[in-house]
Amino acid sequence: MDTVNIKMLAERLGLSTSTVSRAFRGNSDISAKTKQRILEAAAAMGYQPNLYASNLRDRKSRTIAIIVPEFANNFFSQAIHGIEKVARSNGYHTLIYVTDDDYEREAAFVADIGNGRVEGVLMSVSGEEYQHGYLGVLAKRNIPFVFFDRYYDDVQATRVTANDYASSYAATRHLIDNGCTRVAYLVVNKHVSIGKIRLQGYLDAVRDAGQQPDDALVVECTNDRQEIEHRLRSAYYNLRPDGIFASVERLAIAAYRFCHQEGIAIPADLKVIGFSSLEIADLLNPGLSTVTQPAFDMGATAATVLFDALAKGLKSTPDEHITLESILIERESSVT
Amino acid sequence: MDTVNIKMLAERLGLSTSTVSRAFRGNSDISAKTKQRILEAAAAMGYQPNLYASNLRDRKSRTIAIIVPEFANNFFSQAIHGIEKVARSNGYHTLIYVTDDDYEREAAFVADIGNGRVEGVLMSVSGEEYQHGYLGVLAKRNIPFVFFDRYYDDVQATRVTANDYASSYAATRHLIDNGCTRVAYLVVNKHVSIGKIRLQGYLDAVRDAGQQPDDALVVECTNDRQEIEHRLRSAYYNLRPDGIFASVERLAIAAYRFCHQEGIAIPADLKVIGFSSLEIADLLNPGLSTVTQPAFDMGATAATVLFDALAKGLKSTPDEHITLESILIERESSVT
DNA sequence: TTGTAGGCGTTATCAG
DNA sequence: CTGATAACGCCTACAA
Repeated sequence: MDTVNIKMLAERLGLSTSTVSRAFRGNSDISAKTKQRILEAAAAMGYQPNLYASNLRDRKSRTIAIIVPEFANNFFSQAIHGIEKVARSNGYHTLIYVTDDDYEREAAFVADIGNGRVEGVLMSVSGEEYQHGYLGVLAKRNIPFVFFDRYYDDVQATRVTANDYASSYAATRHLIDNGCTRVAYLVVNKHVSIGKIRLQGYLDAVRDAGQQPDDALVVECTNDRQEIEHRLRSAYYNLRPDGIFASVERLAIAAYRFCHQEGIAIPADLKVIGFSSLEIADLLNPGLSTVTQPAFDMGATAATVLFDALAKGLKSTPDEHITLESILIERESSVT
Repeated sequence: MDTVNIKMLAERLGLSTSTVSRAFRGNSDISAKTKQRILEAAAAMGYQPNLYASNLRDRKSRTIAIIVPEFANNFFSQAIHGIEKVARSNGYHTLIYVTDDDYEREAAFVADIGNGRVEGVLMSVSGEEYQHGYLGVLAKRNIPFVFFDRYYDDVQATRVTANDYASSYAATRHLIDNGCTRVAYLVVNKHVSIGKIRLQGYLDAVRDAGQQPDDALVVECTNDRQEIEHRLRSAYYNLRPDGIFASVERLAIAAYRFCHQEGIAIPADLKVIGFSSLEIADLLNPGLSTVTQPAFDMGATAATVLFDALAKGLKSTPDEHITLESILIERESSVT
């Protein structure tokens, strides 16, 4: 026996498919008794309305997509959690796509999504240095989307980020206040939005403190662990920084690992602070000072904007920038 | 203008819908020239075959579901990564459901999935102490599923786990070899599969070392942070263990946090080892000794079993248990 | 190689 | 309150 459909159920009950269908919609009128009878029989036979048929009929999927660069990352898992919560409360399902920071995969996912699979998209982008024309399919299909944390400057949509400039300034300032005179800034790519803005905060803080910014102290890293270690080594021994400000968690971790290997004492020899959503930052050796973004809220906020647009039947989200506050948590790694 | 469908495209080209459809299927024959023309026009108009219509027609969704208890957890993110890799290579999409360790949400998700949304399910379960009848809808719908890491004893399906008994035995033995005579075992729920099997490994190792197992040293914790701390405090000061074996990562972290607060020195006062997939276990204070499961491989293996079943058109997965090897990594927290 | 036609399962509309 | 019908968009026999 194959899976039961509405027709079988209707026949079994001596009713029409329309009546059965009505038992499953909230609105249409139907006698309480019949409804009861139908639902019981449905439960007994294991009937559930076929999702794809319903979606086809209604031209909607009640599904959104989330596109993120990484997965095993506290910021994203918390943000996704926030998104999911809002999505569920709106009765929506969630499809997660992980690009592994690969711009081509991102483009492929977006293309794939264009088939009507989802009604909206939340994304944190991976390929700022490339062309973003592929996002056009979303516009063409009237699929609204929202950026969170990482966005494309040249694409219009709501962007939800933390107050990166201010917290970057504050973090740098914090190191300087604790005696640092040569703070290095670690960044994955200083030309992408997130690296750029945080860089600006760092530079301004250095300048405002009356120190001379040194280009060499802006250390560009990659996503490759080996390569990162190499850059760190070279930077540390050539430039002799006394403080490190990591623009993303991974680089703060890399700095820690490097110091552990080399026997560099934190904070005595080198003070460290970094953007991070790590819940166990306090258990590291030593406790890592962090700038912590409101990841969950960022996700939830971005989702809320998306569902607003969906509810209003908008084809895109407003071209505006929403900023939430990060907090700076001082721990042992950065204080004298 | 609304989204283009196959009919509009066909009209525009002066072709029939069947011909257009053929251009998008690999198999059916069609002249290379027409196909080319169709694909170009499709790209220009932004046409893509509607997913829901195709799925309805074909009665398949090329989508699987992953159900996990938690999300912000290294084991699961790595396992999910492994699953996604296999899924993508099979051309499948992935829907992730997070239960937050809530059995009712799990049941709700499963019910929800029964509408034909997915062709198969991979799950790590949350509600072992309850009834599992709700999984019947999957059987009824011929949706095969595979358990990974956490499973239900009373439900038949392939289970993919690590060799938990052996590594639990080894971890306990390791503490004893390092001088512990009173090893406490931390568990969330000692009656569920994962807690039970690991408990057995612990007990056997204690006995085989000629020590007297002490029921009180098996400390049952909950998922609540406050509550965990309370139990740890009571256990530590009343029982004076000299070693802790945490059956899950969260409890190892809780133990660390407790020791930090109380000024208990690890490993001098208390040695610690725990199941964990934490990538920065070496950066903790002190470096945490771990039993690390092959998370990625477990996910990938489970997914492979599922796709095998799908490919063969099976209605369920074989009732067998696949075991992968965990590794024990000694760091500072457990050695003299 | 291309076109015709019917149906996948559901639900909104209209009629009774 | 219930039933018949058509359409959502696509794909595959079958016919030409």
